[in-house]
Amino acid sequence: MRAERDHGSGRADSGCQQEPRQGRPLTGRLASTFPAIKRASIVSHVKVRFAPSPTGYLHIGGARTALFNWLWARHEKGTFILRIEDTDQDRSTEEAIQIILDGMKWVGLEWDEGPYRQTERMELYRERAMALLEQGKAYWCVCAAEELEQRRKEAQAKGLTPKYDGRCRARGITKPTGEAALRFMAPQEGQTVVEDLIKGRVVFDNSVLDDLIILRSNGYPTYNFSVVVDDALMGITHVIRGDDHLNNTPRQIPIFQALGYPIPRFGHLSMIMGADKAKLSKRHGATSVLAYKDMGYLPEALINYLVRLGWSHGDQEIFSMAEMIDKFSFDHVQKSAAVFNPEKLLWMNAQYIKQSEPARLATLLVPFLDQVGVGEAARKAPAGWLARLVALFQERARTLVEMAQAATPYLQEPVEIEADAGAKFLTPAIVPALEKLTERFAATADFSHAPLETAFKQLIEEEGLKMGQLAQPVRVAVTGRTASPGLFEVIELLGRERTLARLRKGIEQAKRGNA
RNA sequence: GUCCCCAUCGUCUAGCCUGGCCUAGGACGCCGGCCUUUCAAGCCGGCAACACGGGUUCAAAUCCCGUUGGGGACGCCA
Repeated sequence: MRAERDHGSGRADSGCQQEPRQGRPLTGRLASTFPAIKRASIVSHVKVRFAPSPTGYLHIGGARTALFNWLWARHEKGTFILRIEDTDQDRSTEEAIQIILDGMKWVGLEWDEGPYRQTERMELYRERAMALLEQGKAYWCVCAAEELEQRRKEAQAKGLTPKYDGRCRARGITKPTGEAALRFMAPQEGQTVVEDLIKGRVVFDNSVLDDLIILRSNGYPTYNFSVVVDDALMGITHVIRGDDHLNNTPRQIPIFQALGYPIPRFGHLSMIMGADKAKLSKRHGATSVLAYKDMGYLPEALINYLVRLGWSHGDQEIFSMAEMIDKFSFDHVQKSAAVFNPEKLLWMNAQYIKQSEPARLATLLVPFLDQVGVGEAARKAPAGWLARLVALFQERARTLVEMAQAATPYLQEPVEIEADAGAKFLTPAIVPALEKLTERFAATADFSHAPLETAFKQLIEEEGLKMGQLAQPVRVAVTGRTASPGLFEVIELLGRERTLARLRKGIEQAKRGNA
């Protein structure tokens, strides 16, 4: 059974990081210009990349890979490159590219170079592939795709490792007549060692390596070849990517060597999993970065959540972007896979909503208010009013969606009184008290929090009522609901006219109500 | 099946490299309390973990080996 491939762009091969001293030493002129500096302590300019394939939206896993690359680049004052790996003609789409770029921008991961597209670099791959052919490091393979598939199945059935048997290796085909793919002649003896920045030393026997196809019969390069060429040509110093690529690393290293390119450092991030511990996918819920935008999450909250998924700095949970950049390093990156926990993300978002500037939230909130039908009213509100409204809900809403829902009654005219709430609190018995309160409020010169509260308290004392006995009916009349921010804050925000109108309407309903 | 990776509370993690300060700390969630005009927020408290088995050592969550469990990869996908 084939594993689900929907990590989407999360499968993108990208990133890298490491201790400065692990950087490749300078060579040649530069090095001899600074003979006093120990080679081992010289850091080459860090260059990393995020390399999604445009076959779907920007996945949560992909975003985290991009984030770690970005953090490393910023931490090292290096360069972060965005490269679109679109060599799969059948699955790559323009829309997906745009959606990925939008996702990257929303989340604030600005790239310094690119986006490069592999399909615009075809000549580069073909040239290198042909060079390998000429040097006898690659060979034409005329085995039909279906035939290979067939052999693979047979091997699987017999419990053998499916591997190309190398039958075209010795054929020495120089000018294939029909369809032919170019294969890389992989080393079969010895070992390939990866000194991974996250996993540590990983050793592979070269006997497990396949002669992989580097150029398809349609002329397009395959992933394992184009990454190597691009990483080398773009001067990538650290390849930071998902650990689903760890097995690809020993296949790519010999290609770097055959091409005569320096080998970058590698760092393999563990995967993000769903609650059932399987690779995070659609069935676990939303996995698209932009879906979180639509659900009312703040980008910095998502980023903060993601960075803590696999990275830590002591007990700290909340990090500003600047702090993350400052503290980030690979030696606190977890080796094991992490389960994505929507609950904690929600908490994180709540933290950021609480900390944010009301004015900014107000702007972000408008589209969500549109969705609940009060966007127009919000746009018509006096300048600054919406921000005041937002301020009342900052510690009550965990997402902008929740905030929009909670804020609805304050923008609605007339207010919709929830049936249960009205039936329970707007009863004939409370009418006299409500009427008196309305009169007093009408007579209050300064319609603001403190005087209103004073008037209110005076009244309940005179009437021998408890706070809640009158507060709840008032709350329902004014907000239509039994839960709201502080009553007097809400009333002050609504203002004299609207409050009194709502109170009067509430009284009407209370008179009709049967208790 | 083969190869590779991983293994501390339900979840994210600190501690592990440089054994003793760990009767294992923090966070989310959950439970209880305080505050309180409702709802939140906040504060206080509680429940809850070193996968198992050997070994090394005066001493192991920390080092070694094995077992088990989980994950990933085995494409003319990336």
